[in-house]
Amino acid sequence: MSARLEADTPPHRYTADLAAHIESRWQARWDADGRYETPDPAGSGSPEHSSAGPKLFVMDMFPYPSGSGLHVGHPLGYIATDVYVRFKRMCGFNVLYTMGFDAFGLPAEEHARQTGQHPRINTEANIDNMRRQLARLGLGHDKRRSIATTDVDYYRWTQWIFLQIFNSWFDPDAGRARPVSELIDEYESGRRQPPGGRRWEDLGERARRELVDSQRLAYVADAPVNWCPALGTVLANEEVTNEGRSERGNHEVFKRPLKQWMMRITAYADRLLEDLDRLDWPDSVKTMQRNWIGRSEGALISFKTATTRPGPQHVIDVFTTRPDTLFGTTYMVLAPEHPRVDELTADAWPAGTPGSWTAGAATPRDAVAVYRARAAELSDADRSDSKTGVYVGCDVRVPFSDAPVPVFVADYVLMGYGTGAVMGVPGEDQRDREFAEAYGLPVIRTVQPPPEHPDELAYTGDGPSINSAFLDGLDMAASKALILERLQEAGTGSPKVNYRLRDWNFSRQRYWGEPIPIVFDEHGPVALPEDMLPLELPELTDWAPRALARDSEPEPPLGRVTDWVDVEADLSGGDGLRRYRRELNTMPQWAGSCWYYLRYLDPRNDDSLVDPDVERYWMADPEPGAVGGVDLYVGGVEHAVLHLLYARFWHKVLYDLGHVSGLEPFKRLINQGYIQAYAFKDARGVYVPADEVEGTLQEGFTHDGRPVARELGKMGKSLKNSVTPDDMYASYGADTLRMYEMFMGPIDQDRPWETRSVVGSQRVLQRVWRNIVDEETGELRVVDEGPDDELLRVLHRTIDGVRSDMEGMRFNTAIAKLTELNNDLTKRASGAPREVADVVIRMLAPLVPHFAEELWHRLHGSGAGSVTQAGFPAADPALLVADTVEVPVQVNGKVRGRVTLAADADAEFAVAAALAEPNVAAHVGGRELRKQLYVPGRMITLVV
RNA sequence: GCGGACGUGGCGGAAUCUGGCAGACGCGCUGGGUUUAGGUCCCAGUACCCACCAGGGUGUGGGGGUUCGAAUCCCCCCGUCCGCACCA
Repeated sequence: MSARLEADTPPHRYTADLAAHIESRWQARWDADGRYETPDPAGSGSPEHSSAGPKLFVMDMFPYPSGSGLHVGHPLGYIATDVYVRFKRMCGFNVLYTMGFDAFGLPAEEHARQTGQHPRINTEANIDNMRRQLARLGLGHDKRRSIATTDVDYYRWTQWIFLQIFNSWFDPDAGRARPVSELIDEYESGRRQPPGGRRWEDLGERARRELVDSQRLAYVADAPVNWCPALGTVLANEEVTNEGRSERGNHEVFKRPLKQWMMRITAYADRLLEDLDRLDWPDSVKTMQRNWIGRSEGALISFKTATTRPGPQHVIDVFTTRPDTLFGTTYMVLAPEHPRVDELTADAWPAGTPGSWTAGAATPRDAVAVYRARAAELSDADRSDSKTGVYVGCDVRVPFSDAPVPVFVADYVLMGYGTGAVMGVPGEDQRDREFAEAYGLPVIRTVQPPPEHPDELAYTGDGPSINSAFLDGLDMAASKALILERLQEAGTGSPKVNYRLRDWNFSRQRYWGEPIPIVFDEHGPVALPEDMLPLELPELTDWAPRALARDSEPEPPLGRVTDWVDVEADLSGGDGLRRYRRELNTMPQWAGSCWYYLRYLDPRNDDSLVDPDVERYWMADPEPGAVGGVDLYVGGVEHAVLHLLYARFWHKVLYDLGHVSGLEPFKRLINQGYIQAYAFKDARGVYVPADEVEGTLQEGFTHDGRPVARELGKMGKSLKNSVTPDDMYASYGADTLRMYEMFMGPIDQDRPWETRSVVGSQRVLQRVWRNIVDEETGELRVVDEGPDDELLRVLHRTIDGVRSDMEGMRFNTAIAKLTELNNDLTKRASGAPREVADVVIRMLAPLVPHFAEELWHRLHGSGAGSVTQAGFPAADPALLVADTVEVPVQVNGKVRGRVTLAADADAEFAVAAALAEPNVAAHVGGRELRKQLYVPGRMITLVV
């Protein structure tokens, strides 16, 4: 392509070759000048670029440095933030804008396992490649501030934050995290008593440690992992097939409990929920977070067993959001994993047990054992839609009514939600209704349904309570209030807020992650002191998978580094050297991405994760009620819940402990859309390379002469439809690519990639170029006389529109307005007036920075400063008001003509002018006007 | 099932927030110019239907409503996409 400089292409046309030349020249110059380095009020900023303007912190979600490189879909959000940042800089803002890499993760470890090469080598090569690809786009990042989560200097502070969390507990009275040292002080001074009537002084070392450890924000608990002995590793849920085997190698996988680090995010559930209201985020993301937290108000109700057997009476708690339906309870269900199932299960079927309740087993123990074994094999998704269960041979009594009801084990009740036990109310809950039908259980309605409500369905709406003793006649809200009061009086129940959110499992049985800075002594976990950070990953020389016996214990890769596992250290300063065993799990990939925005602020600080003055400058928001945080955060919706929730959680902990100044990490969030691409399948259903397909939608598409079917999907290797930025640079240049991606549609919308359309953006730039530079001689074409009045007004209307579009990140319409203005210039035979060219170049600068910088220097001479520092044009308000306006005239709702009026014409004059217009007069036809309206400057409406 | 977003020419989209000329801008397509030709580039046209024109009719997923006036606001339905999914 580049070699095809045909004889008839003018030598100074804006072609891909010229663009490449311009782009590399200005990129080198900008780098040499430190053009995009942002000064700080303190710390390492360079004073010569200091700016008095207001601060703005703009950030993209940083990428994982994948080995396969970029396609044109990846940088969409980066281009958008870059355009916005350049615009705000030209408006006088001091903008912080950089890019880092989320570089721990599975693919690098997988690559290491296959090649034997250390993941750091591969990771750093990928980062270098990605930096190169992004730099080629001309993104105005402060490169000095870039970090990778795998940098030892970075993960040192990730570990430091872990220790802060470990050394904190959540004080429910204060509603915030406090240092564990304060908790211990309170125990020691007697201001706080251990639970269960024990005394701190009487507790041994182990009991004290357990008491404190159980309240930490980071704590150890047993949680099930997917242990694959054949691979000698633990697998993520995504790596396990539906059949419960390993994706790689199809080996057996076992669920095994393993000691895991948990983060007590549930303590923050209410704050995470409430503060959502204060964020400028898409409603969809807020809704997803609300649903994920899943707060529901209800009651905890205790049911006592009705057994006549000797021995202790058992009590089972259920959670319900409908305590008002208590009197409709006709059975109880426990999840198969419920820990009390064994003690409740009877030895023999009570007399008269229906056959359908026994699953054909000889005893309840047999039936329950078979049922539980089957449930354990099934993944949650496979638990069938039809309701099944078995009777455990034991009954419980419904509070107040004292009616005995049977207890079942059924897999439609989940151990992970509420108490893992529910009261079955088939009258008011459709799931319970289906179970009751299957097992012939009675149905008692406790809310009077409306007459049209079908008999066979549960009724979940509001209405007067019935069959409910003292609740009868009350509506749902009143019934709930009264039953809660009575339950509390009777000591058999209490109000309860339940959450779907669960504590965050923070352990990964992986090598390529941050080591957790914890060691264990005989009593439990001990934090490494801060001065022992960073705790560096040890070398792992043996990458080969090792097959282990079926009954082996799960073991993280770090367990293989035998000289690292056991450590002798003096941790308490004074006790002398003691032996400890290291934590072998590493942190999840989320850890590094939970706080990287803070490190951008002060990336080389060795004394703290961020200097407090610097943090306040960039993160504090002086507005009353403001939450602080990054001013604009742009990234994909796939992080709507986990990343954004975990980061908010960490930020709130850091806030509680006084390390950051605001409540929230990200004040404003925008989800950029995805670039989709057409993919083509042949008759066998196999994808063929999209760039080899010929034909059109009308004629049909073919590959190698055979017909193929088109579909729209994610751009990527699997659909063979990737288009790389490098292809676009070669054919059009980076500026054209930037402009096309911004022109395709609104930033938050998905859109299909169409390579053939890219030329449109190049043509626009070529026309702009041609209006300023002579394609034959390379000389400037601009004329010195100023624009005429009409052009001047068009120019200022354009400035006004482009400015507000840029502010609102509506780059597609900003480009349309600039194109329109340029088309207007093109129609005038002479070159652009110098004054107009100057303004157009400045307006284009955020979108196509190299192109604008080049024209700026051609226009103003080599001594001119950078266009990136020129002011963004501002419209003259006097030129925005036209003295005459053309106004459409509607007769009975149809536009029948237009009249030109003075801008300040009154209604009477406007209507008179409208009636004078022949076509309007013809449609009025001399009839009487029933109504006449003039919306100044917009519309004249006549009704006859 | 629950929740959210969205539905406009052959295509991407504009106008939706704040009701007031539907289709800006670009792709594609049609015709013309430049060129030996193709490509590039330039000019004109391009929602659909009727009409030589002037002009007229229809039209923003479907139906209803509010209004002088609805793509825009309200209600119902249909469809597409996304999230959650036996959450008690």
